[in-house]
Amino acid sequence: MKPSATSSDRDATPLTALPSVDEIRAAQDRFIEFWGEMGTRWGVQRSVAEVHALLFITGEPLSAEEIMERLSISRGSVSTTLKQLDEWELVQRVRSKDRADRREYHQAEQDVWKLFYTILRARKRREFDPLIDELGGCRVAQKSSRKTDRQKQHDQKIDELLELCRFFDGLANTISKSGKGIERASKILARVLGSSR
Amino acid sequence: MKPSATSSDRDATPLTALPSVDEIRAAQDRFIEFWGEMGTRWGVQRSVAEVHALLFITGEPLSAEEIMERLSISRGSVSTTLKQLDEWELVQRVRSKDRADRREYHQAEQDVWKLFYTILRARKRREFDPLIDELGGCRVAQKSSRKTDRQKQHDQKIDELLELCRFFDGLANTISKSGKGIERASKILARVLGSSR
DNA sequence: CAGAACTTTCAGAACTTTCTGAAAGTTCGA
DNA sequence: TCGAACTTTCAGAAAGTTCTGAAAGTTCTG
Repeated sequence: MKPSATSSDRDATPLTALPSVDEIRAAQDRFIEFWGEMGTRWGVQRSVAEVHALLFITGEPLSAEEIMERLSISRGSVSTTLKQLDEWELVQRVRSKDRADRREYHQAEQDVWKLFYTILRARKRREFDPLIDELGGCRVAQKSSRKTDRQKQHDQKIDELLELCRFFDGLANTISKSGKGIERASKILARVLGSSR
Repeated sequence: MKPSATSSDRDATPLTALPSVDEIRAAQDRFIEFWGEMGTRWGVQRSVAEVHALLFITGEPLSAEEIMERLSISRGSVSTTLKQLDEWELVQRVRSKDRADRREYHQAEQDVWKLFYTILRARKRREFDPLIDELGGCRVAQKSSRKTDRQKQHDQKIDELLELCRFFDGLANTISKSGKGIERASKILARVLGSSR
């Protein structure tokens, strides 16, 4: 919390110097650190998750400079990171109304459902879809061709795996098409499953 | 394929030297490499995934020595890797019927549903449950206490995130309790979702 | 209880990923 | 078209991860 003279009062909000500002900052820092840690477990780079956490939790559009200073990371990292978040559509670039200000400001998607769906979709593409695309190539031979018992056993295992993947793929598609309807659907599901045992 | 004089004919199966053996080996190798690659995307070490792939696709119990040679990895790696797979309950240690043979043999779970459930459960524990456990600590203050607007906004976002996590957690529990009923469950889900739009 | 037959551990080597910051690139107003 | 104000790139540094293999540990047999 250096008293650095950065341009940090773009908006007209009367920023009353509340004693609570530090409390919020501390809570934000806890969130940023935690989200960064979770990011590493979700296969996202720590710094990417941290930048996202900062933008999400403040809700405000921030410039690269501000992010750099707040998280103490390099200009280069901030740039790369924002590019990724932008591609993932978790962060949007917005321009200041002030035409003289040429910086880009970055604002995080605030709808938590959209956030989760975006993450889930990205993970499915990366971690699941290749199974369906490539597993077939791990068979010994065409379905119809003559095979020894061992070959049959091998191909059968690959096929079981493929079938399972296709099943989950269908399930995932059903869910992702449902949008928010999933909330209602899950209640029905719970009732149906609960009553049948 | 060095002609190393390892004891590799434990069972009484008449191992006829078919020309197809190489084809199977090649298919196994493709599978092992692919599974290893996918492993890295699923947050599993490449070598762990490779050992699992080998044990899964052969279906036979193999000794550490055999795994070492087949995959060209060190004794140490094989040991660590098997320990992990054992903890995950994806591989079991079995002993040869031959009392004189003191090696441990390692055999992979063959039921693909169990395989996926095990992986899913492990990932949920690692990547999801911490959200529910720790997110609360990222709030500014107790629900009831007096707060400024900014504090309220912050806590509200954390709460939204928490609520969403709890929802998915419930859904995951519902599904995992359903066991193989999931297949039926997913059809119900699809019908319910499909009819509502 | 000795020694053979295995398995586990762990320090350091090899490799991979991520980060930094200076330099190059882009965009815009005058 | 110039130069100020930003953003992006990229080579090399730092950090992090995974692997190796020799040595230590364990368990069993005789």
